[in-house]
Amino acid sequence: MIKHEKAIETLRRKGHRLTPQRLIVLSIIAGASSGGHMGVDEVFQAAKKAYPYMDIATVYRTLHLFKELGVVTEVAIGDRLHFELTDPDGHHHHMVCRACNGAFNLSPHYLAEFRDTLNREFGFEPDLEHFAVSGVCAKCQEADAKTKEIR
Amino acid sequence: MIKHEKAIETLRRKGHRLTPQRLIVLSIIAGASSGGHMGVDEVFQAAKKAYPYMDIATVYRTLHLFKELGVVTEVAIGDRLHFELTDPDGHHHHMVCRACNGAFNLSPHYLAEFRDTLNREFGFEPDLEHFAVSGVCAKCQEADAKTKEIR
DNA sequence: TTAGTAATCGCAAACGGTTGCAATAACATT
DNA sequence: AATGTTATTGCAACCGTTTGCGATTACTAA
Repeated sequence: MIKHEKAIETLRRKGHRLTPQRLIVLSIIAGASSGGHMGVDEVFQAAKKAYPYMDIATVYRTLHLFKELGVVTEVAIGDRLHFELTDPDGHHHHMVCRACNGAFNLSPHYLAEFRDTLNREFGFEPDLEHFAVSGVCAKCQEADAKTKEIR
Repeated sequence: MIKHEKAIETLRRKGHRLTPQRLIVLSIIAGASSGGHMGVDEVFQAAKKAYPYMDIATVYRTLHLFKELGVVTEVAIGDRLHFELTDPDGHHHHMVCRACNGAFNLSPHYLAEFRDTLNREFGFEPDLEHFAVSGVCAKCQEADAKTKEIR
């Protein structure tokens, strides 16, 4: 897959070693389906199939390294960490539903004004690159309303 | 202190028991200095002085109960949990500096528009009641700029 | 191709935080 | 004041995640 190659070159260019563990983790998150993001344990289980000695600590360290290099993006979903390949068409943010744990993409444009205001009013520079807003999505709001009708 | 009494009545009214452990934790966060918020371990250490059998699990359970009752407000500071007495003059949010861990209050007004947009565009209802924005405060941005000059 | 080196690994212990459970104690009733 | 009920506690085990450390291995250069 082409996606890998850029990431692999980034690793090599910054002087990191190309270990089998790293290549396995990379190929797993590159192949993630459904929304693209995976839980750490999901990645770990898949990695163990490819390489039975794989350790959970290695998975964490690898994902953190990838995050530092900008290869993957960390998303907190229901207070567990999830990771996805960084969107090459620019960052997006997430709205995470606390009822169904669904994650929905949010264009940076919706946060730009908020950042500008904090900058202007307080001189505060917010970390909004990998920002996730917790809340309840439209579908779960409906479902919840129905549950209340029944009672 | 007067602050306590309202909280104590809330406890009693909702049918919770007034245990020494709860009263101790309450008095500790009510007496918090410097910004008002305290880390869990800070609370625990102070509580052990007043009552040596105090258990960390009890501190967590007590703080969560207080949070549920609206007596205290939870703030995530540098990915540790902190708590403060709920502001009686209405909620405020926090800007937390990742460099100095300082927390600055932020009026809800700055988030109102953001909430409206998410509602209107996506039907998404964000949890912004106890919202903390991570970032770098004005002072630390200056300090950081100076550090780079020196090198 | 081999040897030297430092990054990376697997393992185990530790972290902050949560949970199950039997023992305790706060409150209501008498 | 004595009793019964049940919320709450302390303890220990557990969760997801991080860290220290000695053993291993990817890379570099000869």
